[in-house]
This record gives sequence, structure tokens and C-alpha cells, in this order.
Amino acid sequence: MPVATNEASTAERILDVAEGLVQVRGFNGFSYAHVAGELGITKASLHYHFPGKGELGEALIERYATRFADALGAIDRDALDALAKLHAYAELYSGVLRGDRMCLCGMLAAEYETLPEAMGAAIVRFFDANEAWLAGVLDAGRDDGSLAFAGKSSDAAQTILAGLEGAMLVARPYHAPERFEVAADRLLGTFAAPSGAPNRLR
Amino acid sequence: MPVATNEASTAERILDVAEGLVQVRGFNGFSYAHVAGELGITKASLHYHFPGKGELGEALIERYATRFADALGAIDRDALDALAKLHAYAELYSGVLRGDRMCLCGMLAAEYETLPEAMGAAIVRFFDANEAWLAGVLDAGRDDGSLAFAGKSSDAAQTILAGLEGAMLVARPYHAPERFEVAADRLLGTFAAPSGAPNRLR
DNA sequence: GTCTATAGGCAGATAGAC
DNA sequence: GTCTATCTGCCTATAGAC
Repeated sequence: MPVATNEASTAERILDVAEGLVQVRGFNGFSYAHVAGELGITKASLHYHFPGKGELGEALIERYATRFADALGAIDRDALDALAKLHAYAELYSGVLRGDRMCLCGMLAAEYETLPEAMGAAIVRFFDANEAWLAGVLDAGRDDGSLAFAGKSSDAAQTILAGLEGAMLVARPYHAPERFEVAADRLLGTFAAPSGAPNRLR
Repeated sequence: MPVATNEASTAERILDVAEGLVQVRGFNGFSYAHVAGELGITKASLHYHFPGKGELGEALIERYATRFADALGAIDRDALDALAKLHAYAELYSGVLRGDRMCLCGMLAAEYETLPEAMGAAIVRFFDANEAWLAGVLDAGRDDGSLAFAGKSSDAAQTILAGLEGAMLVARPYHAPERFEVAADRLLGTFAAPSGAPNRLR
């Protein structure tokens, strides 16, 4: 069992730097030289930890998806009402954008056609997991009357995911995170029940 | 004055091929070699028409924006009601996606941080023009009662643009254009006036 | 685990012949 | 306008010493 320490492992630090680079510049816009330079090690050392760029990319998505799933679990544990959960979800994106970054998987979705198959599959799994969580929140909210919307919750979940990813995408060229907030609030506002309070009769 | 002909000029054919490559693979995912190969000419010839990749990129956005503006003008001339105009606007995106392409400027927005300044500025102008047109349609629709929404029309326009760009971005990894339709219809549905008919009292 | 050294390929770009 | 030939630089990746 490894001893607990404040120092992150080299592999973790590589992932940290690479993650930032991909979220800002894209998978085709960063290189081993970028990562090695920022870490003060050589390109050859990177290949010891991640044999190729594809494997590094897979590890990046894997870790990002796990961290995201943990954040969704934390939102669930806070026992907020459905609308507050949706806003907490949007706040996750907001934090990413304030770091001048795009969602990792949103960025990779743009480059999808140039990526190794394994990375593409991992991206789809990330979106699926997010939509499943959103659909659960939407169903619960409609059941207790705190949310109001027509149609399938899975369709609504797709709309929310797409809206938030798009809001990040468009906000970045403006260097204006508030553009994201405006679009996110509007989007989520369309799901609030008219009364504003849960309907206790259902 | 040049004689009219069915043959596109070499510069135009370069733009055609490069446009497709950027919309599928991104600006950092295509090369002069790709374009030259598909056209059956050499890389050196490309440099005669476009001195550098940056200039080619600028020309790409310029032409794309002009074509988009023309399409918006055509929608205006069809004298549809506001909601129909919004759906016609979404249909523009739909057509791009059915060609397995991302919106050119949506793709470039992801890569924004790696692009020459002139390209970045042109991308912002594209988004600005789209939002201005959308805001005009939204204002007109609210005035004649065919649309209903709260807040500033410019904020609503941002939400629509972001939602459609995001819906394209997320739909592509699924190779499922219908995912776009679902999100787009839901998004635009939130702007329809409750009665469905124009309010003649305003 | 990290290094030096290097391979082999592809990138964007230029000079100059035709 | 398009070509051949070439340059320089960066890319991913590997071999092998320490």
C-alpha cells in the first residue's frame, strides 16, 4: 500500500498538464514536447508512463469521467431539489470555463474524426453518463412537481448537455464566462415549474 | 469581365476541399498535403493561391460567413413568421450536420487558442452576425405575439446559437443527426407563444 | 524512472524552372 | 499557374546508457 503524500505521482502530473493543454488547445494542438517542457522532464520519459499519445488520451478521458461522476455523486448527496441540482451541474461547467478551458470531452468531440477509436468510444460513454444522470434528475423533478417540461426526460437531458457544451464553446472566443451564465440560466429556466414551488398535490 | 463557366476556379476548388476537411477534422487536423492530394495538384501550387495556412483559414471563414448571410437573407425574403424563421435557421445547421460536418466556425471556436489572431476575430464576427439576425427575428416575433420569452432578445439569441452549436458538437460522435433535431426542436419550442397563434392585440 | 541520441515522417513554406 | 526539388522544423516514437 503506497504511503500517503502531498506529492502527486509523475503520471498524475503528466495527466494534469496534458489535460489543461487539451482543454485549451485540443488534442491535435498539443505535443509531448509541450507537456515535457512544462514539467521539466524529457519527451522520452513521457513514453515510459504513456506509451503513445492515444493511451495518454484514453487515460485523460478516463480520469476526467471519473472525476465528473464523483462531482455528480456529491451533488446527489447534497439533497438539493431538482432545479438546484441542474444549476449545480451547470456550475461544474462554469468552473471549467473560468479556467479558460473547454470541457475536455466537448473539445475532443470536435476533433472526434481524427482520434483513435478507443478515445472516441470513451467520449460517447462520458456523454451517455451525463445524460443518464440529467434524465434522472429531470424525472425526479417532474415527479415532485418542482420541474415542468414536455416529452421524454432523455430528450430534455440531451438538450441540456448540448446547450451547456455549446455555451462553453461559443463563450471562449469572447473570453467572456458571463456569456455562459446567461445561456445556462436561460436554458435551465425553461425547466422550472411555473409556480416556482414544488407541487405537493402530485 | 470573366466569362461565366461551370468550372470553379482553382482557388474556389481549394476552398471547397479545405472547408470540408476543416469541418470534419479541424484546422489543426488537416494539411496542405491533404488538400493537394484530393485536388491532384501539388502543395506548392496551393501556396500560389494562398500564401500560408492562416490566409487560407481567413478566406475560409470569409466565404462561409458570406454564404451564411445570404442564406439568412433568403429566409427573410420568404416572409415566414418568426417561429418558422427560427426553424429554417436550425435547418441550415441540420444540412451541415447531415454532411457529417460541424459548423465551420463552431469547429474553429474549439481550436480558437491555437489560431492566428485574424481568424479568431473573423470567428467572433460570424457569431455576432448570427446573434444579431436571431435577435431581430426574436424581437419581431415578440412584437407580433407569435413568440413568447422573457428577458433581452440578445440573451435569447446567444442561447439559441449556443444550443444549436452544442447540439451539432455532441451529435457528431454518435453519427446521429436526429440527436440534433431533438435538441433543436426542444430549444426552439421554448420560444413558441402559448396560443400558437399571433396575438393581434399588441 | 529519467536521461541522451536519434530515427523516420510529415508539417508549412520557398526558390526557381517551365 | 503549376511543377520539382529542397529546406527547416516539429512531430511521435525507440534504443540503450545511467
